[in-house]
Parts: sequence; C-alpha cells; structure tokens
Amino acid sequence: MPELPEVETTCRAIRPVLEGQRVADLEIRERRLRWPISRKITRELPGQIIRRVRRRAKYLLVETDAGNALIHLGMSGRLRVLPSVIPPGRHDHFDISLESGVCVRYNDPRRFGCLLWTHGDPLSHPRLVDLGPEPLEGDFDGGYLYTAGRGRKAPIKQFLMDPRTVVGVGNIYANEALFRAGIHPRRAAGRISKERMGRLADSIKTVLEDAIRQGGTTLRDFLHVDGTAGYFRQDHLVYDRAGQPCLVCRTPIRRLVLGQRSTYYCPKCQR
DNA sequence: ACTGGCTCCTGAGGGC
DNA sequence: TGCCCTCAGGAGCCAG
Repeated sequence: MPELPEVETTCRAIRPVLEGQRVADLEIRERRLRWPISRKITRELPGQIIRRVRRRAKYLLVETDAGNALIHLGMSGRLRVLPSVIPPGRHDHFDISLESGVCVRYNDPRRFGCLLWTHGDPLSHPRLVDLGPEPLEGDFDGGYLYTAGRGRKAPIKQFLMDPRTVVGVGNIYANEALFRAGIHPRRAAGRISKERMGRLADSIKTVLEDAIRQGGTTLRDFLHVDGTAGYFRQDHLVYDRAGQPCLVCRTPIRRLVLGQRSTYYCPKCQR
C-alpha cells in the first residue's frame, strides 16, 4: 500500500539509475491499468534521454524532451530496479529498459496504478493540476490547514485524505497523525482551532518524515531481484490496533468507518 | 461548493 | 485441503 513515504523512497531509488540515461525500450505486457497505457508512449519514449525524475504527490514524473511519463503505484504497485532484463513474473506489466542495461520493472497485482504520457508541463496535467500542497514543503502548515478548513463540515480525517487539501496523506498516516495531534477523526474540519491545526500539521510532517527515514534504509531492496522486502515496517500507534490498549493511556483503541475506510483512535486521547 | 458513496482489482485471511 | 466470503485500499467520478 504505497503511501507518500513509499513513493518518495521509490523516487530516490530510481532517480540515480534513470537520470541522464537513454531509454532503449519500453515493453508493455498489460495495458489495462487504471487507465489504458497509450500507444503513443511506446512510439515516443524509446530513444529518449531521461532528463529528470521527480515526485509530485504520489505520482512519479519521468521527464524527457519528447514527453513525460507519469507513474502512479495505485495501492499495490511497485517499481524494481533490475541489473538486467530477466523473465517477467506475474503482474509485471511493463519494463523501461535503458541502454545501460538496467531495467525498471513495474508490478501491480490490482492494477489501480497507471502509466500516463503527457507533453508540455507535467504539472499542468489534469491529474496533477488540482492537487493541494506537498506536506513536507514550506507552504503547508497549521495556518494553511486552518484556512482551508473554514466552513467545512466533513470529518477532519476525510478532509486530510482529500488530495485537494494536502497530498500524500493516506489512511494509515491520517490515523497516526490525528492520534499524535489528539484530534478525534470525526471532528468537523471547520471546528478545529488554529492552534490544534498547527499541531496536526506538525504531526503529519513528523509521521511522514519518520517513515521516509525508515524507508531510506530499505533503498537497497529495490536492487534485489525478488523485491520482497520492499516496504518497511512501521510501528503504528493506533492503526490496526482495535481493542489493544492505547500506548499513552491504556484505554482500548476503537475502530470506526469513515468514508469506507477503517479509522482507529483513542477515545480518551482524541477529542 | 461540498459531501458521501461507488468503483476499479486481486490477494490475504477467516470460517467452515 | 479447499472453497467461499469479506476486506483492504488511492483516488477518480458522479449524484444529491
């Protein structure tokens, strides 16, 4: 379940092997991802030099002079770096192979991810243009959250998970950040003080930064052929801990469903 | 302008 | 051992 730290870790893993390299081939075995992979990318990407690899929200942008690939991992997608092309396995939907011999392989059992091809400024693509701020950059803080939340009746958790509010806060990290900030997940976004929004913004940054730090230690896994240990363990304070004691006050953690998503919280610590 | 609900898909895990 | 059911989840999309 790639959340922003996993995507950032993937970005850091593939950047050094892709940037400055020439694409030898794009082999697509399964076009039916979230959106079908266009035929155009098969014609236009091979032969191009990859100028830059970066991340915006949970999209990876692979930029060339002929166009830009936007890769989303959906919820079960992975990219692996292979030292050379080896026979594909189940759900290995496409390979970007380089003249250097290295191959970047996309695997996604559930096919919620995508590979899009766009010309011009990739940030203007319809999928990216309406996204909110990056949580780890300067324009995201308590003041922003407070202003954005004015008049909103939606539960704070759903408000946080809306990528128009802020990108990259998936279900697990929304739960964890709300616990650390002491805010009940069902509280209306518009009924949270500026001060508490400040704590929430700080919690989001901390939770994501910690996860990225842990992810950094697993970067080498992207070079493993089997790719098994790709995602990192995190010690969750509330996520998936229904019935177990709160690690702060021992009150049993509760579970509720918000927007069809499992939500975990401590009824005593979070108000 | 918001909000909630549905949808895509497969694998894991539980119950019997 | 094996079958069937439910659940998980990012985020686009639509209806109210």
